[in-house]
Amino acid sequence: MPELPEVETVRRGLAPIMEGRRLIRVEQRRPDLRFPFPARFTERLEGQTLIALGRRAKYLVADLSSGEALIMHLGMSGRFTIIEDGQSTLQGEFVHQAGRIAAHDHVVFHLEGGARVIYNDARRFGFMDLVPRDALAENRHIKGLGIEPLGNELDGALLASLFAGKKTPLKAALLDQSLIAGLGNIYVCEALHRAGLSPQRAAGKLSLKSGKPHPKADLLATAIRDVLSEAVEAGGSTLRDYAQADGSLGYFQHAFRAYDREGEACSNPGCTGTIRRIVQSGRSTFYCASCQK
DNA sequence: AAGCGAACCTGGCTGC
DNA sequence: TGCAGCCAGGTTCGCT
Repeated sequence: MPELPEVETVRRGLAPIMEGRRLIRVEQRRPDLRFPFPARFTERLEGQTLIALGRRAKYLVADLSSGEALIMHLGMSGRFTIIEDGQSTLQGEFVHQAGRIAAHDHVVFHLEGGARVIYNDARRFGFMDLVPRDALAENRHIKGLGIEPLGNELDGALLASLFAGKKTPLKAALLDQSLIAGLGNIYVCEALHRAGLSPQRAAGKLSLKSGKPHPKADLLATAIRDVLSEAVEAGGSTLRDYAQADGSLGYFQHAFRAYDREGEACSNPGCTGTIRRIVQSGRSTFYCASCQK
């Protein structure tokens, strides 16, 4: 599920519930997700105030009053559900539902004030870790991450230099979190479609022989920023409506122009092509061979 | 060393 | 209805 826009959507949903609140109790319902939980996980969280909930690439990072940072990654299927204070409603059904533990509910954060935040992850590709806040940058998951695609650095010249000399396809280079951190399978397909670039083109070809960026490099940088920020905006509006942080794709999937649209007409202006599905490094790529070169 | 494929794990959907 | 097979938004490991 979660690429950068979904993680940012989750962050925005959880922040008003969690920031400034104390963690009264934390339930850890199994010893591991993708990796083992850190030693004394619940003890190190309980009693701490969650000062701020931030994001780095696809990672949520919560600053705690203890000086530690809680790192959370949602893997493929991780999602958070917010259960508001049961006393805020008189409906018995709600109260009953609020007390239920569902399959794959792995962590429950009980917050000061009565709200609960539940982490559910069927496939358990997600994980959580605790590190001293001032050592966050050296954490093994955070250390190797590349630039934030919505930061100020990303432009055509930077893309060209990041990809210089690479024979790997653009698709794989854009998925490489050590270069640009936050893109996943969906938004890579979307950005390449918007930029009119083939996912199979060698990444190094974003530079001309002169060493200058290919004219389409700026198009690609713009497409990346646009598709991510549009998805973040769409997620934000859904959150306001539902007060949920489940990061579901319902809000943006109708705006996909290539992803999961095999056999449909290409939507790029003037193009009469059809979206195809191919497999690159074991993952589906959706693109239009007629306008993506 | 870059660049692949496999592995991790569960659930949902398709087709026989 | 049952069941096998394929697919899924991510990351890491191990082998060329």
